[in-house]
Amino acid sequence: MGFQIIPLPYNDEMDRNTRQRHAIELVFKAADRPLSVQDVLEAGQKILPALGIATVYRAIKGMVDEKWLTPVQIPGENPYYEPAGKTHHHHFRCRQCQKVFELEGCVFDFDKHLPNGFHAEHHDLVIYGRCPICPASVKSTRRAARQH
Amino acid sequence: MGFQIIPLPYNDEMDRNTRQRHAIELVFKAADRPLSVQDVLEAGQKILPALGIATVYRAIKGMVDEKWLTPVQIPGENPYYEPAGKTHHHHFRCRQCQKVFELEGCVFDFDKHLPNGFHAEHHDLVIYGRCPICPASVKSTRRAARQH
DNA sequence: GTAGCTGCAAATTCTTTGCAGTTGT
DNA sequence: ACAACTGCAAAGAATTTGCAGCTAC
Repeated sequence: MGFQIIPLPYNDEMDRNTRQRHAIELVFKAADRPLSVQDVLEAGQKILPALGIATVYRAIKGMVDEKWLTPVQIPGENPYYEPAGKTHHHHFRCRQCQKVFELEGCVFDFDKHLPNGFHAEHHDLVIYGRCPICPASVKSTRRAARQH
Repeated sequence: MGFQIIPLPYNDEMDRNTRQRHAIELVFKAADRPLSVQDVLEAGQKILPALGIATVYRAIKGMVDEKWLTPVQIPGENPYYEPAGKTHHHHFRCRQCQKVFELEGCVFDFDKHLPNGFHAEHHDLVIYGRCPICPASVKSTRRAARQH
């Protein structure tokens, strides 16, 4: 017998366009910031009240495998997710309102700052502080990161 | 590549100097990189075989409260801990050997790069790549997180 | 019709906590 | 002596998985 073609490790889950996955897709499309699993569950249940948490986990995992979503990991917290395909960016976490904002652009060139022998392939950066909405003072809210 | 062991700020806030806390202290002093709870448990059990996981969690938590240890959060992974009191620094995670290294110094001034209205107070940075010990060719295995 | 998806509940993994016994001071 | 500490086991919290029924195609 000959060789067999082994299916690509590429994941094409979400074979079906079910109500629940469509609802979850809508939730992400309507969101203006990264969402937690609970955020997705709650928003999704407004569309489909019977939506279960396991389905949300499975759908999100499938969408991440398909590169439709990207996880946003804030150290010490449960993951958030946001639609993929955006340009390289980082996140800002407001210590007052606890919301996570996206920061466009990346001004860093890490390779040149690493010790000899280290090679940088990727990086994650989270900046913590105070956002324009929660000011202890400041208010000049020019356009900035996608908020909320 | 290596790390230096920076002298720890001495701290006597622990109510008692028990064998198990002393063992855990030794483990951290002997470590040349941030350690996970499991790392500490395993190393500690070489000194005190009966050492329990709950004790490790409690001791680490106490040492963090006392500012004797600092948590090192790598997105998507369980926390590591390292002796506190070092200068501001970041971490490098080798995608091959999975080890976490310390990178001294931080040349970035993030406040300058934030949109108007945002104020940076703190930041976390993790650089991913290949460390000097690991050969360039080896392919990294599937998501090696969840080790222990 | 049927493979894939869903909800539920049970299982996993990591961490915390209650408790009775132990130990440092 | 006695409060703090410890190990164990049970409890929590977040996520995954097994399974019988449902549903998109």
